[in-house]
Amino acid sequence: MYSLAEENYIKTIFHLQQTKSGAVSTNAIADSMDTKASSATDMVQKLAEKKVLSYVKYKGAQLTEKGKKIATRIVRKHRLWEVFLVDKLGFHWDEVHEIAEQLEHIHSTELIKRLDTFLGSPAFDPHGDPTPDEHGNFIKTEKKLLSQLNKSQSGVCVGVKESSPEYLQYLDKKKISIGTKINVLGKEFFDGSMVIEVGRDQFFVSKKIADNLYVQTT
Amino acid sequence: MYSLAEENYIKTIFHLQQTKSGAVSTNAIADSMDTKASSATDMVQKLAEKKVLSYVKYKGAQLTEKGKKIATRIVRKHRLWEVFLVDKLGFHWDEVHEIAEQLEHIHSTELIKRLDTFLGSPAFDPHGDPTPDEHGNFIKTEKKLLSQLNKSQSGVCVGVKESSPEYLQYLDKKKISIGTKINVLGKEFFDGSMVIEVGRDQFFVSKKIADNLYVQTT
DNA sequence: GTTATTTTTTAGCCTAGACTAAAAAATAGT
DNA sequence: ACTATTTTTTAGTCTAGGCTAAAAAATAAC
Repeated sequence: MYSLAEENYIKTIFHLQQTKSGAVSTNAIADSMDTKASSATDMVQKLAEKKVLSYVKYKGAQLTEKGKKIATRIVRKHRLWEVFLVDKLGFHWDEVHEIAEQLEHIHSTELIKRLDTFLGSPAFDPHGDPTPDEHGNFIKTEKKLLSQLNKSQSGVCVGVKESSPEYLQYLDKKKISIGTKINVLGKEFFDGSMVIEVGRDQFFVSKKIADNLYVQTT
Repeated sequence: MYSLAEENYIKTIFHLQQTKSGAVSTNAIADSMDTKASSATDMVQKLAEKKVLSYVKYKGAQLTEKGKKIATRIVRKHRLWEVFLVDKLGFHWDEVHEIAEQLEHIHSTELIKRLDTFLGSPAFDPHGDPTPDEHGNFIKTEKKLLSQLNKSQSGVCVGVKESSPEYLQYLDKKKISIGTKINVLGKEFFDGSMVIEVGRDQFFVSKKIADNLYVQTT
């Protein structure tokens, strides 16, 4: 069993090595966890002894298979709880992260198995991130920003990048939510603005709006 | 905000002062928490400084109103989560305590408000213990053992005392669960056995069985 | 009412996990 | 290639929350 602190380090390292490939530095870990580099070094050395990650001094850390398994289990729990909070308790997608951050550390495999069934084994969390299955396998998704699509391409909304209340309200008004299909009818290269189709409606979106919406392409 | 350790002490003291009136000794706390008396003394002194309880050296601790409020909030969370685990996830009542022990420490008033609504504001947990409302008020219940009832009295099943799988299976077979009304048709004083009525069925129960079933009388 | 026993507290130590400041390695600038 | 700068680690300190062993108070036994 791993402590709360250990689990949080493992999870953070996992997320960091998703974005940048190669070993992650103790500084990067410390930054993203709001602690000091010296603390990160201590913990990384401890986790290396437990074979959760490999660590080369001054080079950085990399999760082992064992470490990745632990990490994906935590991520799975986090995302399932987020689905629960949104689908069952009616929270808004931008309110659930902090609570899920606590719930992800509840230990019980039986609980998470049943929760998954109860929620209908959701493939995505409310932010459009895929939920790992019980073996830690992710559905590989081609997640892009809406602004990266070109004319006559289409995608399914899977999440937002920056989620200010104003932005989410805008999306609500335009009836865009997780699962909504969006067709790009036109794109203006001068300012990156677009004309898109959502359901039966067609309307204009600025680059700023298109830059903050994630879509999944097929 | 209180730490995990602090919350557990507060909860334990609360439960101890439910059973025995007066101040609870550091030894009693230590016993029921599986720690040493010296640790309990330390924590009790710390909590006294925080005005969560009053403490007189060599006499014991007693929760203040502030402390009781904290305690009932934790108990409320514990019992609501137990209802969730049983009603929504299909756990058996004897499997949920340990998981609820973890879930009770999740911090979010909004979460617990929504969970309560989602569960239909249950008045009792799966063991028949009343759930405090958001102000910490308990429904006062006259909880007795079935064996304490006399002929022609009746009660509603609210929980079990010792919950072995065999016993729970027996209750399942006899269609007795939380909320089931039980009428005592006859009682044999020689061995404490009874004839009871459950729904349309009438049958015999031994004292051993009647000794392990809690009923609420009105 | 003094002594023996039990209960409770104090004093001192330990570990996890954070921190600061200083040292050491790696990288950049010329 | 040799400094200067940045990054990373080490060394030492701190706090929370445990522990053990010894001291002190309360209770029980005569």
